[in-house]
Amino acid sequence: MTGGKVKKSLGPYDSTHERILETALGLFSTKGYQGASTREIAQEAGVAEVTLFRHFPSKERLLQEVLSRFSVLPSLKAYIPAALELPYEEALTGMADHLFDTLVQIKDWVRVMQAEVQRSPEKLLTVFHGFIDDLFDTYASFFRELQQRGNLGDFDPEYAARAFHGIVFCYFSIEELLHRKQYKANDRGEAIRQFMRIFALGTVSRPADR
Amino acid sequence: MTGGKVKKSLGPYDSTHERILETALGLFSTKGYQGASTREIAQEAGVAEVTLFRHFPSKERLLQEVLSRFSVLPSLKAYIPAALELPYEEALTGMADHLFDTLVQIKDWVRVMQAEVQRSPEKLLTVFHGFIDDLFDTYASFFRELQQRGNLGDFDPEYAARAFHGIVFCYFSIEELLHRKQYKANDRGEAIRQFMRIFALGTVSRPADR
DNA sequence: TGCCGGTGTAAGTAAGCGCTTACATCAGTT
DNA sequence: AACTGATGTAAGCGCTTACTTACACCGGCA
Repeated sequence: MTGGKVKKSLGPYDSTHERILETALGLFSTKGYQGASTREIAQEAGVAEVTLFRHFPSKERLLQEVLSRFSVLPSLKAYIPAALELPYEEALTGMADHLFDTLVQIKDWVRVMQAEVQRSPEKLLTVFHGFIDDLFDTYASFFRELQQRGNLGDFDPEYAARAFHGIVFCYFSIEELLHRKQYKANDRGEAIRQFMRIFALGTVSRPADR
Repeated sequence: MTGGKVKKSLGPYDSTHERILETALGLFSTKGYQGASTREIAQEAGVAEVTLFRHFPSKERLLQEVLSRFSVLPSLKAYIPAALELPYEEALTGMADHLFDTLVQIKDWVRVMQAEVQRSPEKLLTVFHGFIDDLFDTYASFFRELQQRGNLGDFDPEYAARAFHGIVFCYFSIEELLHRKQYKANDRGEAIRQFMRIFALGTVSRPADR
């Protein structure tokens, strides 16, 4: 009835190690780093607390490993080539939808990462903002390419990328992180369409730009 | 050397009660609710911990009072009439600057409020999102008025208000809450201008709208 | 002077926390 | 059967935390 009872892992996603990481992510997200005790994490992961410390030398190291687990840029970048072949407004809407969906998938991670950047900026500043830079560059490259094709107006692609990201991220943050969708229903598809229509009109090429 | 030593308050902003609140706000913002101990708050406020508990029945009640201390909507609303009399893009830039400056002033409060809405949504959901609704309504009323004057295109003012807010808030969040301005310098005035130029082009009236 | 309101020091309580140690069990492999 | 790796139970340590209690001091006012 004790020890060794857990079946051998069926693969990397079912291992004790992974299970602890997933559980920790959820609890760090819901209760904050300090609000989630190692005791509780272990219990919810279905392991003994001593097992948790066999896998991770400290709670802080557990957090670090939780934070280094996602890599969403490839998926976001991979979407750009397809978007370049769509009508402009449709491309924007598709990119915004894709970004929003991606953010929803890693919602817990976003929450924990933001909390930690604010709690311990010295440790995460470079990593986090390096990631943000890559994200902005990704979207800026999309705008730059369409500008070279003569499809868009005359604006700095980086600012456009930041504005695009800002609209979508803030919408995600309010609806999903700050629980607005529990307060008042909202048509996400319609919202994205409306936002992107305004954004498209603000960035599309018009005669005076040529 | 003990007790009674503190001079009588010079006004509401210098009282022990207020000093504790201000200190708590700063520490809750920097270290989080749980990371800021009542011991530390009392020490930084220059009072004995027992004094803190004489003023506030519990740490939780201290937090609640901290969170109920700001009222920025009047200031934001008061800016709208003046904006209505400016050229459109200039009005947007002014409004964005004003919103950004206001957010910077209450940066600690924003940080603590967001953390708490995520930690205990059931307690703050209605208050917080009621505030967000008012904010969106305020900006939507600006767009609605200009639409009636025939200055703006055909779009739902609420979505425009949300997009406007999203751009500015996300910029503030990344630069100020997530410490990006310590990672990489950024011309705030230029950024706001560029964002608002895109936004203005996306919302201004054009012949096809008439 | 005495009273009152406000505040301080010192000590303490009960609970919680991250982490450790000792001993034990189980499954798989040789 | 023996060994190994992974994990469990139980108990514990030292420290921290929110909060409390007892006693004391001070300034202002009547």
